[in-house]
Formats: sequence, C-alpha cells, structure tokens
Amino acid sequence: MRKTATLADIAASVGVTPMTVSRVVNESGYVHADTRQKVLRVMQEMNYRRNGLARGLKRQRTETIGLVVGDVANPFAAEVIRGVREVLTARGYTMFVCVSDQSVKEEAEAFESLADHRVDGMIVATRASRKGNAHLTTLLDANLPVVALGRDFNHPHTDFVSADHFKGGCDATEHLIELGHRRIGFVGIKQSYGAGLKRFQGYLEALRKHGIKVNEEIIVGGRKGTDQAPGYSTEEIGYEGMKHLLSLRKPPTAIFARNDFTALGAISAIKQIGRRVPQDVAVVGFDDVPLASHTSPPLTTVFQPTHEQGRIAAEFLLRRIEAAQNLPRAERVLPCKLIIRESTVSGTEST
Amino acid sequence: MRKTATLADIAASVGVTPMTVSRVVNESGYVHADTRQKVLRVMQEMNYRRNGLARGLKRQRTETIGLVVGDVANPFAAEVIRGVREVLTARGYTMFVCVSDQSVKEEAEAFESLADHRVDGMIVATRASRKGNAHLTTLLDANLPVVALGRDFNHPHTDFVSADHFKGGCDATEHLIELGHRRIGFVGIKQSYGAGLKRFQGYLEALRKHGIKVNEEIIVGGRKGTDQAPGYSTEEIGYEGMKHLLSLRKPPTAIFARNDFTALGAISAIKQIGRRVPQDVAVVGFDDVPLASHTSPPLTTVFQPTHEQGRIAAEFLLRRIEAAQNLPRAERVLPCKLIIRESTVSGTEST
DNA sequence: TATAGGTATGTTACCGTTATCATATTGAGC
DNA sequence: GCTCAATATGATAACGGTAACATACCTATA
Repeated sequence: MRKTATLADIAASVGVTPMTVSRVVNESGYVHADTRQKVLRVMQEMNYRRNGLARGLKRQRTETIGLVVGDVANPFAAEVIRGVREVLTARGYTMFVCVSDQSVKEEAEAFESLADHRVDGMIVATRASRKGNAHLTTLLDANLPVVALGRDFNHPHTDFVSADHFKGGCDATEHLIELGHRRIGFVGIKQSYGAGLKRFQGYLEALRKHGIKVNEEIIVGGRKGTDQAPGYSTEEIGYEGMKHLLSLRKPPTAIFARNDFTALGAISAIKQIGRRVPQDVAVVGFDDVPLASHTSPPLTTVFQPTHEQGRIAAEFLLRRIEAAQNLPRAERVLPCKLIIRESTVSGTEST
Repeated sequence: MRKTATLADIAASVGVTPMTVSRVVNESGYVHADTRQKVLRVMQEMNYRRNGLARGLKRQRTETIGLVVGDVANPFAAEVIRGVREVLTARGYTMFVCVSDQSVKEEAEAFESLADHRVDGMIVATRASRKGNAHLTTLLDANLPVVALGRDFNHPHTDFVSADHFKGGCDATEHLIELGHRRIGFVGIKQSYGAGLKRFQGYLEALRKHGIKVNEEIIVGGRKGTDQAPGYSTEEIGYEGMKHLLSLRKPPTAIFARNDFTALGAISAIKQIGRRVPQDVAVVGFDDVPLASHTSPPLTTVFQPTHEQGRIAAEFLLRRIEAAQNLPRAERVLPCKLIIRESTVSGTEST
C-alpha cells in the first residue's frame, strides 16, 4: 500500500524545503525557473496530489461548497445543479451535492456532514420544514454562509432566491378561468403541505379574485403513501389524484397540477377513460420540463428560470463567503412565465 | 465573525485537556461520567462541530466517499444514489455527489476534487471514455479505492457492477423479432458511441442470431447537437430520430430505443403524424422508469435493477476501503428483465 | 561603494485532532 | 497493607500544509 506523496517527499527528492514546493504548487511567491521545473517533474513522477484536508485546515477555508437538494430525479434539480456549478467552477470552487431524499433526518445529516467537512458555504434547495429550518439555524450560529433556494428560510444572515411560484400559480389558474372554466381542480397536494406551497396559494388567490368558491372536494393528493415515494412519484400522484377526480359525480372541467409530472400523470388518467384533453378536461402543469413540449397534447405550463436561480444562488453565496463580515440578507424572486400549449387550448400551435 | 469552537476551547472551559474532550466526542477510552456530562453540556453551549479536516488529516481517513455521475435528471441516477447512500449511511460513511454533465473535463475535475479532499473511495457511474479512464488510472496509482458502476473500466484493483445491458438489448430485440418484425430500427445512438453501448450490441447480436441484416439507415441518433444537451435531452433525440425514420421511404415497423425517454420521444413523433403504437410502429424502451407504466400506450421496456447496483457498488467499495491490502477485482453483472406492455403488443394488459 | 529593492529560498510555528505513551487514582483480592 | 488491574486523565508528537518572518544573494542606482 503505497502512500500518497507529500510536499515533504517532493522536497526531499528535489533537495529543497517543503515551502519551496508549496510555492510551486500554489504559484505563489518567487521560485527560480530551474527549481520550478525540477519540482514539477518530481511531482509528476511521484503522482503528487495536494492534501485538501491539511490545506483547508491551515488556510481555514476549503474553497468548497455544499448543495443540498431533496430529490435528484427531475430536471429542476439538474438545472439548479448546473447553474450553481457554472458559477462556482468559474471562481475556483468545488461543489459537493448531498441528496436528502425529502427526509428531514437525511437533510440534517447532510447539513452536519457538510459543516463538519468545513465547506465554505451551503446552498439549501430542499423543501422547507420546521425541523429542517431549526437545524439550519444552528449551523448559522456556527457562522456558515447559507443561501436558500426555492424554499422559505427567514434568517437575517441568509440570502434567498426563488421563482415567483405564487404569481405563477395565480397566472396558471387565471388562464383557466379566462378560458371559461369555473370548476378547476388542484392535483398533487397533501393537506398538510398546502400552507407551504406557494403555487397552490396562487391558485387559491386566483379563484378568490374571480369570485370562485374554493371546493375542497376537487383539491387532491395522490393515493395514500404514493407521495413519499422517490423519483417520479409525482407522476403517480397525478394519475391517482386525477382518477379520483374523474370518479366524482361532477368532475372538474380543468385542473392545475402541482408540477409537470403530476400533470402528465393526470393526462394519462384522463385519456385512459377515453376523455380528451383539453376538450373534456384542460390541464396546466408547472415547471416547463423539456418533456412538456413533446407530450400529447403538448402541455400548457408555467416556466420557471431554474438555471438562473442556481446561478444567482451561487453568486449570492460567493459574495457572502468572500465578504469580510456578515452581509444583510439579499433576496431575489424571479418571474415565472405562463406557456400556453394544447393541453388547455386546442390547436394553438401548428407544427 | 465568531469562530467555531474547537476541542481546546471546550477543554479550557471545562478545565480538562483537549484529549479528554476528544474522548467524549468519539466515545473512546475512559471518561468519568461527571466529566462527560460537563463536557457535553459545554459542547452544546458552544455549539461545537468537530473539524473533519483536522480529524481526517490525523486519522488518515475521512469516512467519506465520492459518487460521480454523468447526469442527474433521470431516475437511473436517482436510484443509484439512493442505493449507494442506504449502504453508506448504515456504515457511518458520508457520500458526496459530483455531477460531470457528461463532460470528460468536468469528470476529471470531479475525480481530482474528490481525491484532493481525501475521500476514502469513489464510485464512478459516468459514461466510459478513453480520457476518463486514463484519469481514473492515475488516481488508482494514488491508491484510491474505486468501483465502476454501469460503465466499463478494466483495472485489477477496481470492482465492477453493472446490469446486463447486452442481454437486455438482445431480449428486447428478440421480443420484437418474435412478434414478426424484421425491419427493426435503433433510436438514440451516435455513431461514435455505438461500440461502447452494450444494449446496442445486444440489438446487433439479436439481429445476427435471427439472420436479419443490419440496416444502418434505420440506426439513428438525434438531430445534430441535441445529444449533448442536458436533462431530458434523450427525449428529444428520440423525437428527432423517429421523425427521421418516419420520413424514410420504408420506415421500420418496430424500434428499440436507447432508453425509455428516447422511446417516449419516439412515440410522440409517431403519434404526431397520426400513426399508431404498436400497430404501425412497435416501440421498446430500456430502464423501466416509473413513468413507463403510465404512458399511452404503456411502454414495453427492459427493467434494470438500479437501486441494487448502487447497493452492491457501495458494498464493494466499503469492502475495498476496509481491507488491509489490495483486493482482487470483483465483478457483478445483474440480470435485466423484459417487461411487456402495450407499446409492442396491443391489449396485453387490461386495467 | 553603500544602499535599496527585487529575487530566491529557508525557519518557525501553528491549523484542530488523535495515537501513543505516561501518570495518577481507585478498588478488589489476598 | 500490598499488589494488580481497571479507571481516569494528561503530555507529546505528529498528520500535511502554509502564513509570516528571516536570510541571503544579486543588480541597479545615487
């Protein structure tokens, strides 16, 4: 079991001090060209890799940040990750991703692992929860820069980035109302979560604004249990939820789905019993996943600038990391955009 | 800017040595019950978090492993991640995920970051490439335990876990042949990658076995450029590829798609011009994503045990990490399973 | 020629932990 | 009361790197 070479090993082999080798590695200070060459050659020979632990310990920063996401099997997470990484790598930082699987316990473990390994900061893109927020607060007491992405977290020393889900939900619902729908269902919500889901609140607001009474009968989640499953489970929630709605004496004429996958599941359910979208039931989704424009019918949905949120979160975080002292809270809410396709209006687009 | 408390701070406050506090933290050696209580109380008060850098530096292991994936926006990656994590957390290890976005350069950076931060081992689930393999080899010279998951990498000190994509591709194709198809297209391959894609080779093998000549005209990728995009781009590849196939003088009567998303894209294209699945074109996918059973028609596909691959990879890795010396290479290839739904055979399942 | 400033290296100490060895105290058994 | 082992704690020295300061040499300029 050969051990990894250290600066001292290189130094001994070249006949200089570790400090000189360090200067070569970090391209800092003066090193004679010849010495540098020799050092570089030996480094290569010995397959040197610098020890980030020692380096981080001494320098008191690791140039590393953690990104905590709840789920990874969807384009939202993927785009956030890409956005964050773009900014970070350009500035010489490394990103480590932790996945909480929507579990508060795993989320806490992720926070602690990242804190223990002394990341310079964290971007938190999990779903908000009372316990999760408490954990975060503890970490902030330990002076770790944190940015919340797409989830509530109120703390004076934290930044916040999100899309305007409320307005998006409102727009989506108003679109249906303008098409003449009055019986508009919401698919994909668990009663207990309702309060925290901005796009759902937008839905309620739109109904209120147009004098439509909220009908709890047509606000549904999936079958019990399905909403805790991983990955594409939201698709199932949509399917099950819609099945239920269709079994009602008076099913809704339109639905707003919690997200695109839920919407796709709902569309499956509608088609399966021989009804048509949008003629029998109009469907709006949320997120505008790449899939959405290729489904049949193409899905009307609300685009949110995911990639951009990632970039901004990363920029906020780096600013906070590199600031000498605590900065005041920065907030940024990006607009969503309703994209009308054929799942609400037939024949809008001819290909 | 308050600094994080250290063992020494706790020790000073309690009136003991850092060593004693360390014993409390690690629950190692003897500590008087009263002392332990006092230490724990002060630790809580001072919001102590152990320094993984110092700890890792001293102990020469971090109880941390890296997982490198190419893409994250798909159930495959998500399930691998879950499988790996289940095993790791049970054994007290932390996992950091790095995403290469299918770029060899980013992949190399991920390898290096992980190596620099002294993870105890790595699971590599990116797509194989000559350059990527070269990088990996360098790291192995630095004695880092590595497990390859679902990608080729031949090295005597590496383990290997995969599903049997070759057999899966073969089965899928034979299924179509048994249904009487002779003109079977393949959608979702770039010429240059063909050699490395086992499921494609299975397709070729099945054709050969049944005396069907390979027709390069009906083996297609997406439109140029689309196959480098992120996220669900494979869906577009399927759509574009199928469009092309349908424009041929003699389109195939069946296609085998590189994966389920490609298959779904292909189905969109087929439906869009008013053809039916499976009557006009039969479609087989690969992976059995949760979505697959809910599409219309439900997708015939090849299930691969993703979660299990993650678990086994993690077990292999831990074994290698905890072994005193280099272990011989372990390999494990898990069987896939053809799942027949209505995209190849109409009316198979009644709901 | 003395001086200043750039160039090239070395010395020292410390980042926060823990392995190892050393020391002290206690209690049980004879 | 003495011995031995278990209990409880401390002192020391690393782990690998780098910040800060010190030293030495060189060259250009007053």
